[in-house]
Amino acid sequence: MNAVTIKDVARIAGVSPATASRVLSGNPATSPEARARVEAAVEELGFLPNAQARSLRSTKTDSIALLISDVRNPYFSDLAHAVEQHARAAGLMTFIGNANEDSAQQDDFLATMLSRRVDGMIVVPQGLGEQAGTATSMMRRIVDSEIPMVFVDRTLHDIAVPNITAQSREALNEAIAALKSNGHRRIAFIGGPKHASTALERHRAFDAALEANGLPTDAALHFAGDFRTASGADGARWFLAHPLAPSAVIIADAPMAIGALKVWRELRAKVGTDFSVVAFDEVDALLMHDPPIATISHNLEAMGRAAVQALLAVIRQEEADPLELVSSFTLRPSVATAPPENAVHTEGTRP
Amino acid sequence: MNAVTIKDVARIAGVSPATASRVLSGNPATSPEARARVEAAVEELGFLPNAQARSLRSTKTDSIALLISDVRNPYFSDLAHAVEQHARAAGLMTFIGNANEDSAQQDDFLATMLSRRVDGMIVVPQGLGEQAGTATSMMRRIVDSEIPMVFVDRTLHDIAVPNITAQSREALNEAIAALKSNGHRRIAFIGGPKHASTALERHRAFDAALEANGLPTDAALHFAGDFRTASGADGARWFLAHPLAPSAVIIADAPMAIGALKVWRELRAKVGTDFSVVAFDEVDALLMHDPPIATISHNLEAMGRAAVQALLAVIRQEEADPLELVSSFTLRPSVATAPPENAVHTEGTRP
DNA sequence: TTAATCTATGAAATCGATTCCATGGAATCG
DNA sequence: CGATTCCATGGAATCGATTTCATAGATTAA
Repeated sequence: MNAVTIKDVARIAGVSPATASRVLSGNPATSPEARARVEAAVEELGFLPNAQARSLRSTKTDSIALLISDVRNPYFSDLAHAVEQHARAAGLMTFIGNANEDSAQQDDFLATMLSRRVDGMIVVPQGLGEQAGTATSMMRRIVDSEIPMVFVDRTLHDIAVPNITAQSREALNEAIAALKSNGHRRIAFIGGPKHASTALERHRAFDAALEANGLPTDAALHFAGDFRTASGADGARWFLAHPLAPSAVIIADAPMAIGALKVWRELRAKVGTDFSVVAFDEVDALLMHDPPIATISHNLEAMGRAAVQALLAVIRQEEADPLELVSSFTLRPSVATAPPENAVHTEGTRP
Repeated sequence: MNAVTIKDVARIAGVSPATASRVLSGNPATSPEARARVEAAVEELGFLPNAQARSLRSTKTDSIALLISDVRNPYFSDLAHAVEQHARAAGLMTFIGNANEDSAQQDDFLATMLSRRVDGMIVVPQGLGEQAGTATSMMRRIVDSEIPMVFVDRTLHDIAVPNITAQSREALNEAIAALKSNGHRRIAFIGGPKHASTALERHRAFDAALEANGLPTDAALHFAGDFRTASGADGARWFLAHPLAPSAVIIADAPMAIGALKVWRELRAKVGTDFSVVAFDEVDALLMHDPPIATISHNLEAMGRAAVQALLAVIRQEEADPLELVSSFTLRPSVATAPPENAVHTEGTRP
């Protein structure tokens, strides 16, 4: 192993470990000679401080934890990338953890990070399955432990933690307006799981946007997915078989959209022709699709940056104001004129 | 903070810290009563051991580092996911780091992990920019420090470390055979950067497959990309403008393929009609494309599993045999009959 | 010139666990 | 029954850094 310790450095440099430590941490109470000799010794021995020992004493680890819901979802990997870059710029190492949309795995990761005494946590919280967005006991413990923490993307309503979220009101308004002007009246919504606050927000904003556009809301046009591919596929079949024959659908995240599009392709249902589609999250797969899918997208770079800034503020014991970013709508050919009433994709349900 | 220490637990339980520690680590030399009382105390106080202190003394961290080239590349996020799941099953926490295809960021991450004394490292090595696949000095240090390490996906030729890679010979043979049987003779190759061993392997296998199929190799049909989207776009333009008018192209990874497909779409060059395309890595964006892209894919789940197993073997001081996984070719409609000679995508170069 | 303040330094305490070593009592052996 | 082994346990050392505290010497103030 790397058996070189600060004592070795001190010995070679002819100073005490205390002085060596001061030089290494940039403490001004060091003479130029001492500095030079310690630096030479470090170089000579290839000394690399033991982070464990260092942070055991100093209670600082220069690292933060980032918990996301799913590494393989480009939405979150973009977020992770942004957080990592900004944390890096602030001299912090980021540990990325994966909850797999599962509150048990989340708690596991949080516990390890807590025991490793990270300087702070940025969390996309998984609520408990049943009660919408309710904190787990481990989450409570983190809060009690007073480790700086901020939520990003999602929140839990029963825990007061600074949070950075995105709202989709305006973007959904635009999307619905675009659909309406293309003659769509009955618009379905494939939403996310109850435990995610984003699912609720998107669903509410959807209903609000319908009303704002003078269209009726209808609970029967709402499908409860879980933000994962398979449930998108289910939603796609539900949509095709729907008795009300909606002519358009909005899908609340990219994995579900991809699942849905795959099903529709298999069943030879024609997106853009038979019905129109708008999906959340601007990912390659949706842009490569033919026709390209109109999307409601978030600025994940901004979200990551804001999350890091908020966390740094909490660490510095300052107030971190909650921030709500706006989303933007991009019209693409998956939105087209609604087919004449009562002639909607009837032959498309089975190939 | 979590000010509860093992001494508090010991005091409440009425035992010494030594005994408390034994109970916590499952040491058999403990009486049932002691065990019960310590466990009760732990429960009561909500004690969570300080990982720093623990591993400072025990020189074990129950964690490994995984360094990948690019979090946002689905190829690597799939690999990361697989590694994480298998490490988790073995009781190891995984720290995921992102090199951004950059050896400086790689070294940074490796240094932090070294100073944190992880139990092992799984690395997709970035070589030095110029000299093909040469180790950096930090990489050398890791090797010298004798921290268990394995390479995955890529290797460095001047460092002897167990490695798990994938070879693409058979899959490329099949791909070329499929192209040939569709009448393609001049097949271009958009490859990766010199510093990645996978780039070299794929390029060589490509040439070998041409020969095996009785087709001539030609350096002029090779474009040197860098595995990133932008260079794929460049490659796409290079392909369209190529004086030899190749009728098919194989692209060495998904980000480059996506970059290329976007360009072709913009320029209204018709994939599958004007020319045929095969790409490495089976990612959603390539499957959603119209027409779906034929791919050469690796089993990343198997690769991740093998990497974890190899690392565990090294940690146990056993021999870890290098493993080469095979790739598989999936024919899709992006491969079609070659257009008649000399009529190739001439109007496609500019819209 | 003496007192007061600074500066750079080292010895030793400390962070919170694990582990080595010694020990007293119970169990086993001859 | 005395000697030996085994068990559970506690005291103290330890891991490798940082930080407190005391101090010798230099500098400034009065």
